[in-house]
Amino acid sequence: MPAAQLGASLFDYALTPELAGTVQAGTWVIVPWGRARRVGLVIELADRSEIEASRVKPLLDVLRDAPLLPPQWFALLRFTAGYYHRGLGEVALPAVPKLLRALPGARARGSVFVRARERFPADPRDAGAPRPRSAAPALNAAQRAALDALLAAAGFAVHLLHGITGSGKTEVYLHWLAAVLARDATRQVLLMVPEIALTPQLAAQVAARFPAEQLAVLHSDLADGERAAHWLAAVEGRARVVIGTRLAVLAPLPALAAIVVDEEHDASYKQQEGVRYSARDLAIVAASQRGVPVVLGSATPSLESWLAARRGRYRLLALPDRVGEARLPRVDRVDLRGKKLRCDLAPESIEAIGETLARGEQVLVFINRRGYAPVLTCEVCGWLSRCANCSAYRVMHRIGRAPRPAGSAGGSLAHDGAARDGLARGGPSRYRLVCHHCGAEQAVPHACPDCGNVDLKALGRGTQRLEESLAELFPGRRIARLDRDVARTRGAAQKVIAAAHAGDVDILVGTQMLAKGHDFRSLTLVVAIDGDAGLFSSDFRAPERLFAILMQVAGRAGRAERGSASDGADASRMIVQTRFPDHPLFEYLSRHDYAGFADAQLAERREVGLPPYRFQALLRADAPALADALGFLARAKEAGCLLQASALASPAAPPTTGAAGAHDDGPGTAAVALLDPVPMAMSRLAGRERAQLLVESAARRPLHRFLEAWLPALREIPGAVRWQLDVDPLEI
DNA sequence: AGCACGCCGACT
DNA sequence: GTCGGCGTGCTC
Repeated sequence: MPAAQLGASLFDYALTPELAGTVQAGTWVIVPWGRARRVGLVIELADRSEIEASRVKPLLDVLRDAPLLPPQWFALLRFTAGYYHRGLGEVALPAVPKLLRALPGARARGSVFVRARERFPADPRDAGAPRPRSAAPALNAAQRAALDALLAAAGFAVHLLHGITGSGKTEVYLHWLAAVLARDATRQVLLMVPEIALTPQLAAQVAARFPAEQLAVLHSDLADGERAAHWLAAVEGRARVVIGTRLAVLAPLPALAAIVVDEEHDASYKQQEGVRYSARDLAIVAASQRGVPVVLGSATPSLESWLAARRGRYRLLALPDRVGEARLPRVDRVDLRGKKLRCDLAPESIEAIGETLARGEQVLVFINRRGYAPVLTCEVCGWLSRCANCSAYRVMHRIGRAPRPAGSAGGSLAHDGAARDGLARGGPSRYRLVCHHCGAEQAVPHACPDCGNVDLKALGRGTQRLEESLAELFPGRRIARLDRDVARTRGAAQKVIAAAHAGDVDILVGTQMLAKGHDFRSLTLVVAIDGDAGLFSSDFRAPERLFAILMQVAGRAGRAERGSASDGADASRMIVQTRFPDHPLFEYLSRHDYAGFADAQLAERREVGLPPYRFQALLRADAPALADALGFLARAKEAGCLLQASALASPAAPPTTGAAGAHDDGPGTAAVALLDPVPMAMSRLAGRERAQLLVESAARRPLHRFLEAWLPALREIPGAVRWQLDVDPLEI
């Protein structure tokens, strides 16, 4: 009697004599589902079922041309379901491409598996003939040492490759993976990146370096057919190199021998809906289960990984220098206090940009705000463009291309208050108000909805407006913008990047999309418009994120070997505009001292009892009314406290001294603390009110034992409240 | 996918 | 009071 998985949980089906012998764990089957039929995966064969025999329906058929899913995959799914406290099906289902879950004959004739196999490789010439190989660059001493350490590793080990920007981490990965692939012709490697945008260039590099290997790419933006083809090639071992974003960690790779998690600190590795898994953490679990090594690479490791390395659980490999002659940029803080700014730029910044351009070098202006202006306001009555659904402002966005700079003619769109001019000239349809949280859009109102004043003003500056301002300040210069709005058009981001590489761009304006992985050779100046963003946020991880993003964006400058001046002058420079130039974060930044910053942050975290010294889970609830969400959480807390009390009282579970030492606790709930329910920082989202309850513990095991006991109680709480549990939440 | 159930607003 | 729309949960 096999248990086949379909939805969130598991369902039992009867194995008929005709199908006996063709079914085992990992087999794909067709099962009855209500009145319909669906594709299921067999999790295990069992002798008996908990389900009343009359309700158990028979398996209908076996998908004979589907690949048998490897047992190691189920092991990872089981861990994931257990750790994040979700159903096995809920974890497994999204890991299988939709196309391959379609009933045979439902959409098209023929087998989806056969067609997927025919589609990979896309170019059949790739199948046999080796492509031209690009030579592997020689490694420097630090790279060599890191590689040697990796090559010496046998079995499971976690390596933290801490390499500053431009230190050649990718080369270390590629050399290592080449050795792993050469060692055993049947094995596979997995190379993970945080963003879809980073896959094409990495895939191109890998294809050039491993011309004989088939390469599968897995991310959520692939077309259905392509995704199925690449996934199947990976699952059947035809692709020995798999490159992908977080979802790739859940691909069933039968012969996995090594894993690389590049930019391991990146928050994108954490899934933010459904099963909220951390792909970085699961990569480590997968490596551990299979007894293979994993490399976490970053210039700014997460504090979780850094602490593990400090404690010796991870092996720290350092690349302290840039490759070749290139050096890190000098970091200058520009104090914004008391300065007269033009278009959010300090005089020093404008001067530096001008000088850099005059030398024929490129400038990157970094601002982590999309759109034209963060908010529209009425100066007469104080109206603000609030979102009707969320506790946030709707951001003014320009639709279409930037208007041509008006030059010296005046009345340019780029000056403060020019939004009004833009509205008058282009009509309201040229701008829209967009909520960045729920996606709601509206036309810019002709007049203030509250008082009728027609003179509405755009406050502040996003990437679009900054682009216009720079065009105004530096007439004749070629300016390109890169943010999510640009990247929405397929291929547009690559075009901007390519233009910058080709030297067809003088000033690049953009968000953090520009901060990762790109290597602009004649870029020698980076200006961070708002260095203080998140400096005093309520989120305890905000400084860590700010430091990482500034470090990364600084790393875009001065990568060219020829850019390094031999006379001792700094060849490249970063300007951070700030109102708190003496803040320690900027001290560490200016010294490029990640370790100093990380150790200081860790000391603070330890002092106040925050991750990575404590472990957290967050219960989030949302309902149309805040009181209902908070009410649910209050009952959840009661239920939790009750559990803890009964665990303490239970004679079967005598109190023991917890490892944390602070309290005597029952073994089921040792040292688990439930905080009070509170509305979330952005309490209203898409028309629902949200609140959260934080659960924390000094150790993982008691936390998870508590959650396991708590969840059934939560399911009993009545009311129309949606809720979800987030284990190891990143944003609280 | 298709159906039952329950909650809320509109109406005889 | 009842009817019915619709959002939500369930399918071994």
